[in-house]
Amino acid sequence: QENLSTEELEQFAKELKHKRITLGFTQADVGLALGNLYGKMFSQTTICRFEALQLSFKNMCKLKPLLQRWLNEAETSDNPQDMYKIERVFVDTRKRKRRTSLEGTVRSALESYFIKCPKPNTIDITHISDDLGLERDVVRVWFCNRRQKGKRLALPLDEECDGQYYEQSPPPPHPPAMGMMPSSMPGQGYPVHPYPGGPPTLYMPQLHRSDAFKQGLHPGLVGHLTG
DNA sequence: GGTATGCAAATAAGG
DNA sequence: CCCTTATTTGCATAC
Repeated sequence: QENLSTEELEQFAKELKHKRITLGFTQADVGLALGNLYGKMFSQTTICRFEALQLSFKNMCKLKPLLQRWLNEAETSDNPQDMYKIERVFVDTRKRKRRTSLEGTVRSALESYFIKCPKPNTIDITHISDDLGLERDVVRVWFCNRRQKGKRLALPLDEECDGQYYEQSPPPPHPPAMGMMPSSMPGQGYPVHPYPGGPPTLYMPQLHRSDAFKQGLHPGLVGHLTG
């Protein structure tokens, strides 16, 4: 549900964490439980971020119903402890593909291929995946993400010189630099809090821009090294 | 041993 | 099916 207020989310996250701990569950337990209960498993990381309100507003709204349901289940169950923990051993419902961890050597190999050809066609990809012993799709996606990263690195040429946070940069060239903290951004980010002097306890950057800054600036340094 | 986090896979949605 | 752009997740590993 999109129509949830930030306050509601804040409160629910807090409630979830409290009850979760009271009931003796870890963040990982909750993630697994969601899996063998509703078919969609989540990692400890995601649960952690949900509790800390570090997901996008939209994402929070999407996940809340699931967690809400889990919470109800857990609260009404007689002895949730054993039940859920046993269940998770047998069932591994995961909707999302397991995240692949590429070895440093494989990464540099891919990097080499990328330099030679940033946009390999189907045939090339098959060859590459075959050569590196990776799934075709893993290679294809790697190139997609690599290209995406390349673009992020190419933009930040101005700004950020004055140290301070980006004020409101009038998108110069082409890139879509959206407003930062301004009023409501019908899309992502939290609908700016109306709180008078409330606790900015929660947050949620979600800005490709700043994200690119933090993540994209370094890769070049390790570029061709073994990684 | 749980819980945060950095970097970046995997996905969603429009072509 | 594949690409792109925007986002959602999660390995790994530092607290």
